[in-house]
Amino acid sequence: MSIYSGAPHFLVAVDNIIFGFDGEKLKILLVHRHIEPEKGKWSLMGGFIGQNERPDTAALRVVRELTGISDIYMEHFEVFGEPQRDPIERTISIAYFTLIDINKYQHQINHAYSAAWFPLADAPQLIFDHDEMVKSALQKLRYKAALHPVLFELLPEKFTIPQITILYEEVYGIQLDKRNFARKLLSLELLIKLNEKEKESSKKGAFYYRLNEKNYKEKFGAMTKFIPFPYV
Amino acid sequence: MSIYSGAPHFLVAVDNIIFGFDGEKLKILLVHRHIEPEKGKWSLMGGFIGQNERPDTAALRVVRELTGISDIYMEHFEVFGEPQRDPIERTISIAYFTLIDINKYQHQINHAYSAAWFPLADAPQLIFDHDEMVKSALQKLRYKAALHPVLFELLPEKFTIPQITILYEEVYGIQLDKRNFARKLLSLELLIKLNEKEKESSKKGAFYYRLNEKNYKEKFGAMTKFIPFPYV
DNA sequence: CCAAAAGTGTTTTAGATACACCCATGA
DNA sequence: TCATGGGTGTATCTAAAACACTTTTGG
Repeated sequence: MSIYSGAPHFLVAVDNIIFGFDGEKLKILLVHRHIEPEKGKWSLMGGFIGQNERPDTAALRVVRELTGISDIYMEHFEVFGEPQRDPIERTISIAYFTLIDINKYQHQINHAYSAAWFPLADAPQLIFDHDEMVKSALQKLRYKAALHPVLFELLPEKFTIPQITILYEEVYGIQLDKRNFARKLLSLELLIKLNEKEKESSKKGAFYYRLNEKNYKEKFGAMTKFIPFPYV
Repeated sequence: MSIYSGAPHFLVAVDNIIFGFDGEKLKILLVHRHIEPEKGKWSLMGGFIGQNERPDTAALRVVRELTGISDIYMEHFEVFGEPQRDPIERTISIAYFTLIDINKYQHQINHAYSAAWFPLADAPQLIFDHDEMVKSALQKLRYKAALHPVLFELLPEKFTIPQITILYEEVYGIQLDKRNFARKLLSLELLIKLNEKEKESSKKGAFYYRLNEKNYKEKFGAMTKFIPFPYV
């Protein structure tokens, strides 16, 4: 018997706010909850921490089980621990914001869950305090992305400057000067220009770029101002 | 019986990394652990979350019980959940960095615990993963304080510009140009100059200032560059 | 009267912002 | 040939950084 036995024990969950970008809109990935209470309603991707599992490993596992994706950027941002947040039994939830390349998501890997992408601005009401989680996650993502190049995690291998610009505009809900923003992006030496153009969204076509992995890793920890402070 | 009954339950703790500043050195407040294991060794101020208690409330309670202080700035920064981190029983710890005015600390409020301030650079080895927690807390504090005026939480009601400068130099382990830094501080309109001088540390004496509470609250959320990015 | 720390002033430089214009191409 | 979005060039403005000097006063 533990010498800590006087102290209470709790269920501990992880919840992922999973962001994706389809080239036009910032989206979140939601699932139909398969257990009571609130069965069938939309929910974040979450699950309980296993007996011998670290919280961050649990968060990765949950996303892998439900989407099949294992190459994921995630970051813990807040603990939700209001005693009454889950009406059935008190659960302390460790929340992560999670960024995935939307193209890597293979629908219905696990058929027990039906998942769907929703534009952030147009998502259904979620169970428990999940709406609050999403709100807070977006705020933390904005904070992070104003100073670190995280948003590239949302893009496919090849992407264009106009695509990145739209992504930043979506995340912050602002209009950027495309000329200055392009100059900024290129000056960071994060991008490698490819000899190939994306021709769907314009007649002239926009050059594809890919990440310079080495510089990306080096500059990730450093603080680089991507978005002017007042907007954050 | 809960319908979540298949999932494991855990002890959940809060741990506070409590920072203070005595005018010269950045310090942390540690306690002698009063329970086994590692009884008598130095530890962070922590405790288990109560049955019906929020994590942040628990963190406040722990500090209040051990120091008598209830006017505290604290912020959650990380969850430590390695399964083996506590050798007796698995405990998931929610960690907070906590800033208090060192002058408000009344020694030995609670006689069951003996607490002491240690210069951060000269602290004893701590139990479990607490050294790692301190390291991570300092990093997060640096990040936060580079953009928000949190460090004023460490200062007494009245303080001088040279004191603030030393504080920032301590937190970041850097040398600042006192002329430029003073100008920066004053330009933010966070400070109200008092008609009184601190005469101990110099012949000329330095004017005392106090916080402009209104502007402080307003500018707290905004992002203001206090420390140049490369140092963070 | 001088050492030591407080405080004010000025120049330089880098980067953000604003804005004008040319380019490539499909319809 | 022209409308459309891609891309480059340049002038301006703001704030950070570098550096010099004056002020005050106890010993």
